[in-house]
Amino acid sequence: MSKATVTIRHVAERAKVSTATVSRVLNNNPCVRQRTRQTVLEAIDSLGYKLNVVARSLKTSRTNTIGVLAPDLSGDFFMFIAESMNRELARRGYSLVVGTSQSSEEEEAKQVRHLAERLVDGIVLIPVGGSNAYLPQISDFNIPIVFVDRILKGYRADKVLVDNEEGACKAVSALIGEGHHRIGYLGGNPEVTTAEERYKGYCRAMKEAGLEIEQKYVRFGNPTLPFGYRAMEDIIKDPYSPNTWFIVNIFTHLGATNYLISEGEERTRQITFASFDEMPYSPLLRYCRYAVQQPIAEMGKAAANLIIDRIEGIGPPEPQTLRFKTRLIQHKLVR
Amino acid sequence: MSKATVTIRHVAERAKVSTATVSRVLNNNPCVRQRTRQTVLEAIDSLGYKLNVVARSLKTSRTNTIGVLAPDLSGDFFMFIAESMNRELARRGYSLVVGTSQSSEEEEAKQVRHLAERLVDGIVLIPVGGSNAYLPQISDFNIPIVFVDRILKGYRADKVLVDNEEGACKAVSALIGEGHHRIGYLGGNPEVTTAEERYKGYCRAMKEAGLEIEQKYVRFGNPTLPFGYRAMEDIIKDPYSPNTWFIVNIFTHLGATNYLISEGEERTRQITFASFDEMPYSPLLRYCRYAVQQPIAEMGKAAANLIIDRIEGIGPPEPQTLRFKTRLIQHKLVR
DNA sequence: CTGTTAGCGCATTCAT
DNA sequence: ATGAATGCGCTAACAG
Repeated sequence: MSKATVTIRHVAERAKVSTATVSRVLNNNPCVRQRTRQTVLEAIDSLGYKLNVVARSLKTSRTNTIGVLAPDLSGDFFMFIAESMNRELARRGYSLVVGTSQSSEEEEAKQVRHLAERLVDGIVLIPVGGSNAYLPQISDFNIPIVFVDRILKGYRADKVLVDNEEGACKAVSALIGEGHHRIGYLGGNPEVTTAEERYKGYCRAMKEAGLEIEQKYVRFGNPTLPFGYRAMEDIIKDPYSPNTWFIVNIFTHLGATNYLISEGEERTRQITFASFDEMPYSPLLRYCRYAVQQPIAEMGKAAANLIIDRIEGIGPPEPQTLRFKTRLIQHKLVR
Repeated sequence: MSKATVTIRHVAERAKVSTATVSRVLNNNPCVRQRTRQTVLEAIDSLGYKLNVVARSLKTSRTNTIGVLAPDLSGDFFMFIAESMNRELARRGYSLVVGTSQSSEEEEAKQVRHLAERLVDGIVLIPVGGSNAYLPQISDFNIPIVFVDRILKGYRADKVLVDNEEGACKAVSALIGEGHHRIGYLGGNPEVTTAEERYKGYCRAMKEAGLEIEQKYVRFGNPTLPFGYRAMEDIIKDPYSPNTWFIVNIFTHLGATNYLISEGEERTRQITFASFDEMPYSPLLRYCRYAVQQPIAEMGKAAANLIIDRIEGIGPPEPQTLRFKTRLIQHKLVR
């Protein structure tokens, strides 16, 4: 029943050639006569031979596996990234192993080490924060890394980013163009590069329009659903707070909206948001006038290709930074 | 700079023991004198030795990796499963490699083969459909499989499921209890076991209440967002259609809701849904009176433990079926 | 073009 | 309790 593993050696015997030749056929090495190749191929499938990737890896010290490490997998953004990466990786013959840092830098460092020890050929990293305390460690592994969405400052590596500043700026400008003048900022801690850039964009739009930024209504935090919820709770309690807000990402946005929905107060009718991220459920976000859409699928695909090219030594030796443009989406406000 | 890989051999030399002893220490083999173990351990970290998992795998033919294969990663449900699985796997020393079948049975078969050839120790499978045409193939691999959410009929394996019938039944009953009498069904093709069971639950609730099921308003399809959208478009065009619907899952629900929102018609005020799945954005689903919440995190964790136990030969030899209870969530309808 | 040979790094008999 | 020797299945020189 259980087939005793058939190896390259059996194939060789069956085809009356050496194991080296079989190996060549397996690797599409052109230095094999057509006829020989044919014989080997026949032996292979008459025997039902399957290549043992582990043995190959031991020789080549390459696993054709790449690791992706994200703060968590359950966020829509990261999972779309993983999905599109996986598509492209599969197309190029790689597998994807996943890890999560649970938004902890310590865990992140541990996971990077763990992945590297699993001998993944490369790591796509969405770092938790801007701190680079453990950078020396990861350089040690001597393994290619590609950053997506956020970066670790001071680490030379390929990067896949979006134009956060411009995206935020356009969204805020659009609000201003519709007559909103007091616009608050609900965002992530600016140590994270992404949040920092979006904040800059917000500031730029305000400045260009000659509007004042009320520091009291610039709120930083860990941009999660609970943060958005509680922040909005606070804001609504303050009768002088602005009715219009720019929100740094979808989680915070979701939290803020959830709060407003659970409170039936009159004032919620006045609220207007612009926010980063567009998701399948974005039409349901009642206060969302503008959404900054990121080309997530392309980003994942790009990350996959960057890391593979780096591994296979294709492409420029210099680290590349790909900055994708965002798209501003206007929503009808149905209340 | 680049450390020339330090192997078990170097450690052995440094500790003045044989490689066998080092190996024993690495594997916590008790047959090592305490003093010797100490020496080896010191050698290990003075040299910065790292175990090469690939070499180990080649010997043991185990990779400590398990594969998960889902229709796609971009759905919240599957991603939550993967997330919680990954947590538990990591805790028990395993890694997770992901694959997607893109909702195609053919691709699914291919991926199972691919994963098996990568020598994953086990596969957690969320199959696309009920067809089991390629079952003989996968039995060949002689590798443990655990089904999650849905099953392939006729394949003996561990299963992690929820009580779909009861969940659906309770939700529909709750609607009935609030005075809804004409309730349609918007669901997935009943070849998928999950959909089939939910449909049964719907039928049971209707029957128990003595209500008639209008076949015209039982709609099957591929339960995706576009399906929900178009189905609702159709339904709304029919003035005799019911205002109350049970929906098979979150994607369909999202599609249906998106349609209703984009149409500002008067009638949408009358619409009420009950649906499977509760997500972070569920409060935004305007027509959702009841949601059937699945214990996703526990399911992922259970799947992880089942597959590992199977791999490590722990637990009962008989395939197990874990049926988790659902929870009915009531939402306020804020319109 | 093809065969011979020698490991990759580790776990594991079988001795001792 | 420890060591010597063997081989997991494959690839990569090097010869021929």
